[in-house]
This record gives sequence, structure tokens and C-alpha cells, in this order.
Amino acid sequence: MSKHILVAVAWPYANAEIHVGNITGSYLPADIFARYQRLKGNQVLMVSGSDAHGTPITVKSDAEGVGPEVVYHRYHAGFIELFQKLGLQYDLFTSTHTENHFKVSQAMFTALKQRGYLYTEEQQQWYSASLAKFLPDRYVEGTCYICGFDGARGDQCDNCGNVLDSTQLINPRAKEDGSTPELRNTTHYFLDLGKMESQVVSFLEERKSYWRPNVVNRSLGWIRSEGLRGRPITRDLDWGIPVPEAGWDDKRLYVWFEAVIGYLSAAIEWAALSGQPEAWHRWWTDPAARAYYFIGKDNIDFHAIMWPAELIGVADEFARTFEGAEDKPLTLPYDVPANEFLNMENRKISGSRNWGVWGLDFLSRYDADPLRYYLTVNMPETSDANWDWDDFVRRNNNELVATWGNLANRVLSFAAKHWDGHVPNPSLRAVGAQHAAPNALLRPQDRELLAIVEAGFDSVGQLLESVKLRAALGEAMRLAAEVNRYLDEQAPWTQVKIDKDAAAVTIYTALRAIDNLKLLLAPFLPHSAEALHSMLGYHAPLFGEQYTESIADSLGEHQALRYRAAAIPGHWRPSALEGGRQLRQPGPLYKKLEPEIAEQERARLAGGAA
RNA sequence: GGCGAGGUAGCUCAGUGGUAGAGCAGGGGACUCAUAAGCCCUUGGUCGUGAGUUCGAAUCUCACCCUCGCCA
Repeated sequence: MSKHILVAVAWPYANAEIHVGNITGSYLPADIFARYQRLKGNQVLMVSGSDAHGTPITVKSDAEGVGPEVVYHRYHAGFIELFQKLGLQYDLFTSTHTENHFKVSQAMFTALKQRGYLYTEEQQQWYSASLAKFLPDRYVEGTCYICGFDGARGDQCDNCGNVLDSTQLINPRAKEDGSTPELRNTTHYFLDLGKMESQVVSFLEERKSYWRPNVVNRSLGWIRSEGLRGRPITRDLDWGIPVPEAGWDDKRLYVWFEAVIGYLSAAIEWAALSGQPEAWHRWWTDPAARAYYFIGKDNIDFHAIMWPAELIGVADEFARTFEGAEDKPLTLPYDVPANEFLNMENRKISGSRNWGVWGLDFLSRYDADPLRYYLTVNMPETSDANWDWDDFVRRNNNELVATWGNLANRVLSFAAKHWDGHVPNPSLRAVGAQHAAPNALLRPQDRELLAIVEAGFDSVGQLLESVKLRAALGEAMRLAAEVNRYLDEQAPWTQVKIDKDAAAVTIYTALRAIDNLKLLLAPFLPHSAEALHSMLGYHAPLFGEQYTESIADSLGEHQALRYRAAAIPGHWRPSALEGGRQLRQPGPLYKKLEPEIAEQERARLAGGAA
């Protein structure tokens, strides 16, 4: 029975390029999981978008002398280009700077207020008289009250690394014009997290048995040791979502509060774009639907605590506020399989030090599937992992090319050479047995191999189901090795000389095994799986296609990445490859890499870091 | 300093009470369809340190050391 699965993917912040650590942290695992669920025949909705608001973007745009939307559009366009090239099949990759997201976020705010989970409180904030505005923490500099460093930012000291209370800065000055700010009172809305603590704890306890230990223990530990406290959800800013209250014109919703609402608003936008505006309810208000959130560990608090708290808070009030109708409460996360970090050549990835491998730069020299392979076998699912260029080359050459790419190529080439590019037909062996099922014409060793490989639909599927992607890929690769062993035992290159019918059964069996492996590996290696699918003589693709669309609204225009499902999609079930089928011209699925590139790439890193 | 995660073969990692595992790397061998790829055999670890519980511990308890992250 078909299930509704929401694949919620971290929203990249639109002020930096995406690197391999970001990709393996959340975007890639989400796509692998979503592709598997699609092959299973489930109703997948995979959504995300650019996080367009917040002070890091305005700081950058101020420095460039342009508007914040210019900065956001530039990075947003880069994200979409990268995701297309990587084959990340978002049903919708949009942005938080859309009229729809504004409305949904404001409805969440109003619903929370209605339910009594918001309160106001006065805070002290630096105010610049000469600029006539409040200064966000990042807009104030001064002397660090911990280490004495003179260039500390209001939110953090770059010298000692401590997170600062900006109001304690010594000799504060406005970054923009150097003026001396004064502390003034300002009123903000707070989300009353303390009021929801027991419900959030219950939410976590109920999921403890199957969540990753680092995600659930860390969240529970944090709540137990500190307790949940109210947290401001508005700021004195002009870039962002207006607070839907009279007299609050010069304030905006805090990004941490509104960005996560994107998971809901993107589903609503997707439904509207798809011409079935009610469709989002199937993923958001049907208790049977499951929501998976793919994020990096730096985002755990927001997805395991804050966002569930927002959802628990609004409950069924969102439907009344947003569409004036009664509906069930919004669905809470089923799982938050957060990944740890990826280091680069044993050092932390750093954008400012240019120590990292950036997605688009990588794809200008290498293909997407080798990247997806390496990032999956090395995925930081349980602890931090490390990107090592020598290891990348080794794994590409000795695993992806040697075990799998070569297997497909050797079998297809053999069929092309000896059976004129057709799948050998085992029924030729049995006179008059044309009505027999294909398996009836197979020898015990052939049936045994197919049974082993076909068991992968369960074993690999189970691992994918529980989001153990590294293990799932390893299991699929182990099955590929089984087929290599089978070939060596049967030695069709010898059979073909003495008993061509025997060779035909062997190659038929091997082709069917490869057809199965193609599916088992498709979530991980979609580009080469499609290529192989075509070489095996299929016409319809396994997956649908990505496309971009420009959407205009009252805030301007935003580009969106979308997905059109395949008319006749692939299915997560054993191959029924028939004998006699016409194959296409085979060719290598992957390229071997020269060992020297590791040294070259490291030099590129070091050069950039100097 | 508190909390969380991790510390297992050269490398990347699996393994939550019962004689230490996988892949890759290293060594040897038989084959040749294939991107000199594949297959078979094989070297290699006092499972961070110390103590305890147990007939028996990588696995449970305690202390300590190291790495990463969050918080202070």
C-alpha cells in the first residue's frame, strides 16, 4: 500500500556556496532516500529552498553595496544549478522570500499567539541615533569582554571564539558608520518553549527507540540540563517577514523561527503549482504520513526541539488560521536522521579559509555519480568522516569502476560480441518449452545467483528504510561482487567455445542480475543507472525529470527547481528481463581516475588556503 | 567546566556478554569476457588506558586520556 512520505531537506543559507560537507550532510541522503521511496511506489514529497533572510545576508549585501535580494538570488541560482547537476530531485526547491512563505509563516505566528504560546518582553538592544535604527548584533563591533580583543562582533568574538552577549561589549561602535550606539529597550515576541517542554520531551521519548543516539540523546540531555526557555521570534530588522501585528512595522520574524516553516510552506506552494491546492494536506495533516528531516548536526536543536515545538504549539489551529477550516493537527517529524560533519583532508572545512571542495567546482572536473558514491560510502552517519583525495581516487577506481562498472561492461560486451547485441534466450535450450517461465529454464547455480541478488530488494531496502545509507550501498556492492564470482565460476568465455547454450544461460542470468543491481544501486547512482537501463534496452527512464520554473508574486520573481514524475517509472522489484531483447551499444559507466589528481587537488586546496 | 557523540587491522568503518569482522591497501596464485578490471588464497589488531562485575567483556560498571560538537 502506497504511503505518503515527506522528505524535508535542510534549507541552504543563501550567502555561501555549497561544499561536499553540506552535500553529504543532508542534500544527498535526502535524495537517496526519496529515490528509494519513489521506486517503492510511495508518494514522495521532497521539499526545500533557499533560506533568504537574516543578517549574514544583509551584512554581505551592505558590503557589496547592493540589496539583500541580489545576494540571495545569486546563491539561489547556484544552488539550483548544483542540484540539477547532482540529480537531487526536489519536488520543489523554492525560497523563503515568497509571498506564500510570508503568508504561511504569519499564519503560524498568529495561530501560536491564538493558542497562547507567544508573549512579549522588553530587551535591551544597541540603537544608533545617527542611523536611526536598532543594530543587529552582527552590526556592532567592540572590545571583547572575555579576551580583550578589539575587533569582536556583537554576536561572537573571532579571536577567542566565544559567543557574546552584545550588550556587554566594551566600546561598542556601529559597523556601518562607526558611531557609538546606545542601549535602548525594544519589545519582542517570544515563543513560550517552557510551556511546551513536557510535550517536546514526550515527542522525543516516543521516538527514542529508532532515532540516531546522537540526535535524541543530545536533545533530551539539553532539555534536561537547561530546560526550555522562551526564545525571541522577532527582531529589529527590515529584511525578512513582517510581523502580522499593527505597530510592528519596523520588526521582522526571526529567521530561526520562519525558515523551518518552509517545510510546510513549500508543500503548500508545491500543491498550488501542481494545480491541486489541497494536496499538501496528504503529507501534513494525515497522521499516517511520515516526515523525515535530513539535516546536518548543527541543525539538530532546531529540528528536534524548536520546530516540533512550533508544530505542537499550533496543533490544529493552523488550519483555522490559514484557511478558515477545521483539520487535524500538523504532523510531527517521524525521524530526524541528522548527519555529523565531513572534514577535508583531516581539517575542518572552512569557507573563509577556502579549505574545502565546492560542489559546482568539483562537477566542472568530475561526474556526479562518483561524488555520490564516495560521499555515501563515507557518509558521516555515526561520527565525523573525512574526505581524502587519495581515498576518493582509490574508491572510484577499485570499487565503483572495478566491482560494478566493469561488471556491467564485461557482461554487456560479451552479449554484444556473441549474441549480436541481444539478450541470449535460454528457451533455446529446451525444445518446445516456449511457454515455460524463464526460471524453469535455469540451472540450479543460475537460480541460486538470482535468489542471492534478488534478496537485495529486502536487505538493501531494509537498510534504506532505516536510513542506514552507507550500509545499504555496501550491501548492494557486495551483491555485485557475487555476480563477478558467479561469472568466474561459470567462465562463459570458455563455455562459449564448447557449449554455447550453456554460455547463453550464464549470460542471460548475469544480465538479469545486472538489471536487478541497476535498481538496487539507482537511489545512490542515478545517472549511471539510467545509462545502464538504456543499454539494457529499456525505453522509459527509471526516474522522472527535473526542470526549473520562474514564479512571479507580489515580492518579485523566484526561480524554483521542480520534478516531473516519470510516466512509467522503475519499480523496486526483481527484474523480469526477457530473452531475445535488443540491447544498445554498451560502454563504460564510469571513468578511471589518474592517481596524480589527488596531489593536484590537494595543491589546489593548499594554494587556496595560503 | 557541564552535556552529547566517537576512540576496533596501514586507511574507512561494522560488530551492545560466548573462541575478534568487512571493504580498500600489502603479499601469493590460477584465469582472460572486461576500464591490466574480475576470481581464489593470504599477512595484519593485547578492540584508547587502568580497575571492577561475570564461568566468560570490544560489548556491562567506575576512573582516567584523546578527538569532535553543543552549552557555560
